[in-house]
Amino acid sequence: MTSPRVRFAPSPTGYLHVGGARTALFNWLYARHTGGVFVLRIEDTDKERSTDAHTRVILDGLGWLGITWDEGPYFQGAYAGRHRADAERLLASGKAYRCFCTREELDERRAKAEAAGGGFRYDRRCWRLAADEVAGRIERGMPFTIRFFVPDEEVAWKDAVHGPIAVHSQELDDFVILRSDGSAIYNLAVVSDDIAMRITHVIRGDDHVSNTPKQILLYRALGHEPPVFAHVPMILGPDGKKLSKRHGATAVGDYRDQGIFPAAMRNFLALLGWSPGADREILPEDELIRLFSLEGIQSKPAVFDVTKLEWMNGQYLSATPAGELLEPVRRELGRLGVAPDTRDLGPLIDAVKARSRTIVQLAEQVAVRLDRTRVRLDPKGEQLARKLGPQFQRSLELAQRTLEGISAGDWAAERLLETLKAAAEQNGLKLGDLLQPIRVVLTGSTVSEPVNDLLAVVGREESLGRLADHLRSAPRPTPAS
RNA sequence: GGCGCUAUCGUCUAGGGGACUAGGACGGGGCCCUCUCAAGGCCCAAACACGGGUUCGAAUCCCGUUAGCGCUACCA
Repeated sequence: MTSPRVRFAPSPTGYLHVGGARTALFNWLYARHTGGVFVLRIEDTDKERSTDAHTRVILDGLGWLGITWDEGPYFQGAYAGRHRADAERLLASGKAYRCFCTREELDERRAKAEAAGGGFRYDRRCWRLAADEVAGRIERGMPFTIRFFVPDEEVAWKDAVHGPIAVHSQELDDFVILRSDGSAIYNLAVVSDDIAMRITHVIRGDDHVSNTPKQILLYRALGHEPPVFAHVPMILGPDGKKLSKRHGATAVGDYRDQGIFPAAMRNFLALLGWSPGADREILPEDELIRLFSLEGIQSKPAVFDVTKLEWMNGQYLSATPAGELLEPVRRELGRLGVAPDTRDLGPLIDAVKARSRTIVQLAEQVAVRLDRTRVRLDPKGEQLARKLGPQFQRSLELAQRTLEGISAGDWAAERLLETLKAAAEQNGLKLGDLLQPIRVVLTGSTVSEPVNDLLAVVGREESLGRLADHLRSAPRPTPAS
């Protein structure tokens, strides 16, 4: 048995949608699992809407996700000649015919049919035209499309995800395969290309199941056996409707910008509509490839749950050593306008990693620790200061005195905690009442790593500086008289 | 309207006639840990759309109903 050949065939009329990305991923996983070939084909036959910029974005998105193609990218526009030749071959063998009906006439008849409550079906009037009439019209230069003559039969296939599907060709009308300008319509172009590229498995979105009977008929008319079809379910928004722009971020680029790891995105997308059949969630690339199968694909649509994506990203983040995070964090810091000094970012990243779900969140926390101008007192912080009242300032003064007594050489997490604990005890303070104000002044927030780690990571000079700044600007508590 | 697809916790899913008191994960709630918040550990709430069959036995098979989605272009 020859190895499978699959393809991903996006049209460059928009960004790389998460739905498209998942379709690409399934194709890629199938190719890698079976040792087959993954072909990338850009379907740019809709010249009105296709742009090079979109093609770029799609290629970049796939690259970012680590989806590599073995052949291509092929551009469908380059095969217009073959498409037309196929259409003419069908015409010559009587399996297709010229249609002289204008778009306006068709629109009118369609509108009328719909107004009457029924669906419109082309009535084959041009098929019934006498040969000399056809010749005459061609002679006069009348524009025409080429329509496929749909034979009267049951069209059935065994879908790799849905099982047997059958449709009677009565439901199809004689669809156009070649426009009056000589360019191919989608269904012809796809079949022509998939035949030429020897595609064995067509893995694509569910929205194509109704095209499948037409395409099967075309395969046969062109003298080829249809490939295996696998229609993967749609991706829905939280409201159960097809995922679209109004649901927020739908382009894979959006998630890259939000600091999602490609590995996490890939893992998440793989599990959206596919299951390895076991209770596994975190699956690295090689496991995904090893476990992937068409049978594991779900037949019902799936809702895209951003929260779970973020959780998964957090899992990947936690598992990534700080060393590997250096580059992305530097990049984010640059974007935030924080000069990542020559300091080793490693300990900072480690201190903050568990509280972040994305690189962007992580970098923001690093930035606050690096640059005191980024410290913003949040509402919880204010609340705490109010609640503690004068004690807030007194705690800070105590902290300042205590910390000043620790030399730069002794400034390490363990020593800091011991000293602070002792100071709290001596002054009859709960540890939290001493530590929490420090946290708030250093970060502006009531949330951070343990305060001793925070102090260690921010450094002696900077920590003391922030405390001093605060005490200087804050009204001194009136001494009890 | 017609045709097609689909139907298990709020969400992603396991399940393919008895192993189901329906399992896991996200999210939610609680406890532990703890200077806060996370992370981590433990626990709890939460589903087989409905109605008929078939069968000794149905989440699993069949048929209807309902609902959702898709397609119904000289778009892809």
